[in-house]
Amino acid sequence: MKNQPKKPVTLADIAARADVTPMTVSRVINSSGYVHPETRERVMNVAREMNYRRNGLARGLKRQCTETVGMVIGDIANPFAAELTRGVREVLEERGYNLFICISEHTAKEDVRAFDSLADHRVDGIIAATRASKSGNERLEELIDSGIPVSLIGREFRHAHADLVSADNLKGGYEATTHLIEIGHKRIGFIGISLTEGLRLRRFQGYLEALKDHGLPVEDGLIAGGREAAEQMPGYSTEEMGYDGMMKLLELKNRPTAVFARNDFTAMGALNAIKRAGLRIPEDIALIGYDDIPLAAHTSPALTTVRQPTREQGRAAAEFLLRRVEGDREQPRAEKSFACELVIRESTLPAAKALSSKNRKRQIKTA
Amino acid sequence: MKNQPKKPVTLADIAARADVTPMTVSRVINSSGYVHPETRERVMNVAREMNYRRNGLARGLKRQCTETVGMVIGDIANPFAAELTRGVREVLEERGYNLFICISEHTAKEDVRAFDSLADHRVDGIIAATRASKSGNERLEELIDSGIPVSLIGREFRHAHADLVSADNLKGGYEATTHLIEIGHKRIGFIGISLTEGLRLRRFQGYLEALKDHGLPVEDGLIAGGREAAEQMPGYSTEEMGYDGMMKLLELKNRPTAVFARNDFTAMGALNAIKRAGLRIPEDIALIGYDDIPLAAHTSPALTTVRQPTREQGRAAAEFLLRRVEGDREQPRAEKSFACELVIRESTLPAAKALSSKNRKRQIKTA
DNA sequence: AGCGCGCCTGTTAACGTTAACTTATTATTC
DNA sequence: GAATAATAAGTTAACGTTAACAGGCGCGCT
Repeated sequence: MKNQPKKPVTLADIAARADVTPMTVSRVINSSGYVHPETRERVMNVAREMNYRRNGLARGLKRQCTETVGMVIGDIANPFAAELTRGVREVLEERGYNLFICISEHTAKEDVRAFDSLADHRVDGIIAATRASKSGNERLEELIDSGIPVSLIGREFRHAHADLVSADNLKGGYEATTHLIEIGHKRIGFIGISLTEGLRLRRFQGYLEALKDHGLPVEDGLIAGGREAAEQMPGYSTEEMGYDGMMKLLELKNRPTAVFARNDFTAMGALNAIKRAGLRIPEDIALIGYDDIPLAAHTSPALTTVRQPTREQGRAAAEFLLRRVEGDREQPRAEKSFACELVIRESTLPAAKALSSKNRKRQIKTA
Repeated sequence: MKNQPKKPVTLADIAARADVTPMTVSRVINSSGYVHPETRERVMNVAREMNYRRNGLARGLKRQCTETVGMVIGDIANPFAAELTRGVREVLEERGYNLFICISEHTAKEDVRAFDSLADHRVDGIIAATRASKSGNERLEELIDSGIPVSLIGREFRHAHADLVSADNLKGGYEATTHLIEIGHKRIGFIGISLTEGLRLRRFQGYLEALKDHGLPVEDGLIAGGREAAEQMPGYSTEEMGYDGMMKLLELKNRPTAVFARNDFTAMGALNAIKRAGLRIPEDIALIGYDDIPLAAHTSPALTTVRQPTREQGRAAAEFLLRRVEGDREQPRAEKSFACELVIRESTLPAAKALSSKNRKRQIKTA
């Protein structure tokens, strides 16, 4: 009826109007303890009329838990992060937790800031899916030490009391590269990384190992894209990295016959660079991506890639976290590594057309 | 030195160790009021040693503000939402606010839940960038009435005290369609929408109006994709919608010569369907998308599309919000509509190749 | 009659922080 | 040398909620 523009309605306000104590109102709102049906009805009506919203701050302060989990991701536009988030949300929702997401834009500074703001708000736990950084890791360690449950996804950081979920990207990179080698390629480029940075990227390590194991040399010239700055620069998209990187490789007098792209977006950029140069895929250059984003099955040619069970990783991280939140916070670290799966499509094997429809099937697994 | 596994450190704990009152510690932590440099030093050291983290709940409760803004988006994987978020973050960061993001997965239920959990946590304001829904709008209205500042981005909902930012997608859709008409097309399909749902989508209305204004008939058969369910179904990607929708159009005995896709992802799916059918773009079928995602400049052929100043919309929404947060919460609604820009590339005009590099320039405008 | 127990409600005291106020101790000014 | 101002702390009382405890009432059971 009236509008209450100024101060938010409190339990006490309702209590006064309904002629009970705030405690009784609290019981009604939370459906806890005994309340006479008639009283409940009356209180509920008043609460509705006054447009009551409970104060989560006060509630959290008193109850020492917020039923909220924080998640930090590097890039909001990344389908991989999106899929992780879906997995996380699935689990959290089942168990009645809310999710707050913070974005780091792939910078260490924002990484720390995100951890801080989540910790300040006393979320019940934090899921960190950002790339490791020195300052980020330090802050993470402080938080874990101070008792906040933390679950890590694919982050190169270990702590006795932080659970860890990851995909075996070393193996994924190894298999992708091996696939290219097995179909006859000897000069295989890698796009989307700088050599120095690369040492932290498992899938790139897999690439190096596969080359080594098959007696192929690593040529620095075949590794393109990913100038350091790009990592910090939100404007410089990974597609562009792929496009520019591929262009560089195409200019070589002895260009590669196959290219492994850091991820599907990079591959997408590379794919377009190759086509624009009038070359055929996979006849002139074979191409393989990583992540199996939805678009990968729909490019032309359809993109060979490596699928990691992304949603499952999100689910696992959330489950680890909640186990810790609701159980012993000091329990030893749990670790789970998911196997990757090579998804062969047309960009490496023209004959694979038959397979591509199979690879388009949806994956609705509930672990 | 010691690890404090159980209870978090409080101001009182520090105060005891540093032999001062909690108030003094508070002053040190917040750098407010007078504190003797020596005392400050001592307190700081103790705080550091004890790994103190302030309790944002208690702080927010007392100060009646959290310096945090909540944002609700429908889909985390959407580059459009990502870019909006960047704009929002830019502004918030400058002004010292944190951002918590909630995902609705395009469902009304989660939309409401997100609003609730943000409101419960007493964020200082909410930015809603999700599609309107009945229940969502109702909740939003309650929140606004109860005094929470709200900024809307492209949401079909109006309230006297909620600011509104949008792009003129009606005009964008109109111009895109007009462009196709002007280059000679008469049978123009629209992909990614159902007729019923379409009436809410401004760019689709623009399409209809343009046809009407140029004396062309609207053929239901040329409107494909977007079965109702797809909207609710996170698994069904918009790329697939584009692919499937295009396939349907290609099966027509009298197929369209040009297609307007609901967004660039849908266009991407359509593009691949067309190629797979062995047809040429734009010679056999011209294609136009919407949003100008980074990938659009890198497909082959490069995609003609409509750019909306996305980051600017995010910035504007954040600025409106903070104005309200820090000023008069009851001030009348501010509205800002951004013009869209047709970006002509190869998918509608092969001769446009020369333009495409121009269109690849980055847009770093600071409103 | 008396006991115990389930129901319903109230009281008290935090949770951790800080705004507002008070007290005490030094400079600074005329 | 007294008045004024600046500095450095402490005290009190919330912010809105709820855990824990304490009644009081009525009912069934022995």
